[in-house]
Amino acid sequence: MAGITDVAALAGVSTATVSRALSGNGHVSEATKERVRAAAASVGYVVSSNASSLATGRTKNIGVVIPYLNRWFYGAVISGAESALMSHGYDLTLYNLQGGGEERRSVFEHFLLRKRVDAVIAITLELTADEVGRLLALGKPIVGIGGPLPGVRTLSIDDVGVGRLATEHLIGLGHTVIAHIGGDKASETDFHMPTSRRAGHYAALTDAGITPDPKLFEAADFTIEGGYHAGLRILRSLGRRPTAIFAASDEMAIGTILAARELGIRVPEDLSVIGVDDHELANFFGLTTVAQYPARQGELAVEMLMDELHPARRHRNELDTPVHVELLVRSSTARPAAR
Amino acid sequence: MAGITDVAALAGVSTATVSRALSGNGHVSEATKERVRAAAASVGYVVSSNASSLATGRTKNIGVVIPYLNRWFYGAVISGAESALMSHGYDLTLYNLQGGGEERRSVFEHFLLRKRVDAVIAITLELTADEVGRLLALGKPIVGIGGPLPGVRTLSIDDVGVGRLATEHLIGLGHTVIAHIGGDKASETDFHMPTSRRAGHYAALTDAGITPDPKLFEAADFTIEGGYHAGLRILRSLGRRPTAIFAASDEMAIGTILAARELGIRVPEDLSVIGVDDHELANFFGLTTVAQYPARQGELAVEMLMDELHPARRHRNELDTPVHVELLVRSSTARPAAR
DNA sequence: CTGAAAGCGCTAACAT
DNA sequence: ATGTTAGCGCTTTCAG
Repeated sequence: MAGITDVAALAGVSTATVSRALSGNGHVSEATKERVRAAAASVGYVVSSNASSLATGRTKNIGVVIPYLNRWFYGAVISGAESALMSHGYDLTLYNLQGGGEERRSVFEHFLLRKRVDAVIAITLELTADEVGRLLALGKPIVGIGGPLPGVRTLSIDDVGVGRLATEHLIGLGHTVIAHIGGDKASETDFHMPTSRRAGHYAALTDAGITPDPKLFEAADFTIEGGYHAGLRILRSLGRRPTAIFAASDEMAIGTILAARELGIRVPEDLSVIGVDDHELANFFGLTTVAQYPARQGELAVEMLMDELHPARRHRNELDTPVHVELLVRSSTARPAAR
Repeated sequence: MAGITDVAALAGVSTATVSRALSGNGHVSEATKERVRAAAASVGYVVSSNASSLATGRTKNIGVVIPYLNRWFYGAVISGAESALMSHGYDLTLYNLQGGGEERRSVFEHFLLRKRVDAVIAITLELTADEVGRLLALGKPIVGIGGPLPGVRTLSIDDVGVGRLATEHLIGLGHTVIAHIGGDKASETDFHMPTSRRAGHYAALTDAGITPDPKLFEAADFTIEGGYHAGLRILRSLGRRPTAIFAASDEMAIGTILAARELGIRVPEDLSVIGVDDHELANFFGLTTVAQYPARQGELAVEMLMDELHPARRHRNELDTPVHVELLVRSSTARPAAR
């Protein structure tokens, strides 16, 4: 339990010098700096983050708030954020809102306000003006992923663009009867992401002179199972069968591929399927997809926070930063079979 | 930024009384307690965890150290731990060792020692004696999941028993030619878990008078893709084809099912498949499995920690606590077809 | 470039 | 039951 005084005594300097030598703030001669380092190492000294935080008002810790933990997307974002934070010497404390209303209140009213974090990353969470206000009033920067959030710097992909991109790929291959599997109102928590992707899909169809057919839309959960059932409904329906399906997530797309296999429909010969995410399973299923890079999003969020926390670094101006997505063509999409 | 002195002034009492009233330590009359609460609420006072930690030596924060984040198991454990911790008023800070050696050292030498956590939960991490020693020397309890760890209270499933249970289920159905897909030496990080499951498998076979056949074992990654390729190798091999396969994880088992489907082998008519985990996809694939309950393991780990942190609670005595597993029979296993 | 000393905001004896 | 007060371990003016 060596403290700063032990190190000071050992190095024959004052605690103030130890503090400066180790933190790099203020000027210390190279010689004493070296002596201090050696002394610290020899007694295994590590600063107490509490004492340091109390004195400086900074915690070197940031809070990450998420709605679930068990979806691929969140794990990837957190993973990216975590390693970026660690490289800046920050810790990450996790607040999972899985529990619902009560838990959410408790997180915002107590946990985040205990002065334990310097800033907050909110992942696909529609914060209320009150929640944002409290944090900002305490001087804690926020960055949102999956925004936009009023008055908050956010990072988000262009979901309308994603819907367009996927659909245009299909149209470009020559498909004209294209179904869409997306989210329903229940899954609207995430900033209307499902609605936006659907809007992009319809826009692309319309631009290509194809009239969107409401019968070619199925709502589903954002899971393999959801995609499977929706896929079954679409592929079994008695109306005209689509030659291509745009699923709003890779998991749904994989479910759709499984449904097609079960019905003896070949992918991509009889049916093209495209998803969104570049999920860890996408490559295995040969799924063509619009990749978003969640780990990269986590890293970016951290960089934005560092900009706000260290005014020396220059700020970005835009409030909502668009995130790069990319069409990844694999083997689940192809030209429709000749009639 | 209301502090404890503001609340004290407002309530007309000393800061000591405010501290006692709000923390519940020491006796405060119900009347003043109420006045303090009101005063605190009116100015939006929340204790500074740093100041509090510095004074008490306790942080109300625990560190969770994991090797990866993007596997189903880890997400589930963390999720369970997180909500249990929150209900005890604790925060969770996450240390992901994904980066490898250097990152691991940095976590143990700096992050965990900054006096920011009261205790550590290590998930499927084989801590070195040195790592354990440092933590314990600082008075920080550790509990391991997926143990056992020398000198550390751990929680783990009986992997040999799991292998036995799965295999006995298959034998009980009448199978005699049973293949196994497990991990190879490379995946041995996790406490020889793959080896133990394989040992249980062989033990069950031997007990039933079946001679284990090394040709019926395939090593693979613990993923759907790994299981798929291993399944393909087994099912395509020219030797005698097994009527059942025990995969060491559900993801592998699912991969195996997909391989069987591709070869036109029906599950369970032509081939029974059993896994381990009760993964979120297990139900969708109708997979029979040996369920382990990771979220519950996370909660249990927290309870064990609370026992150590609050000596008032009574301790368990065992160092390695076995965790409950359960055979869940679904539709991927059945009696072998009559010959 | 280095030292002395005053806090940071709270808790826990010790009194009363 | 409540108040007084001495720290907890570090950082940061302010001097020198």
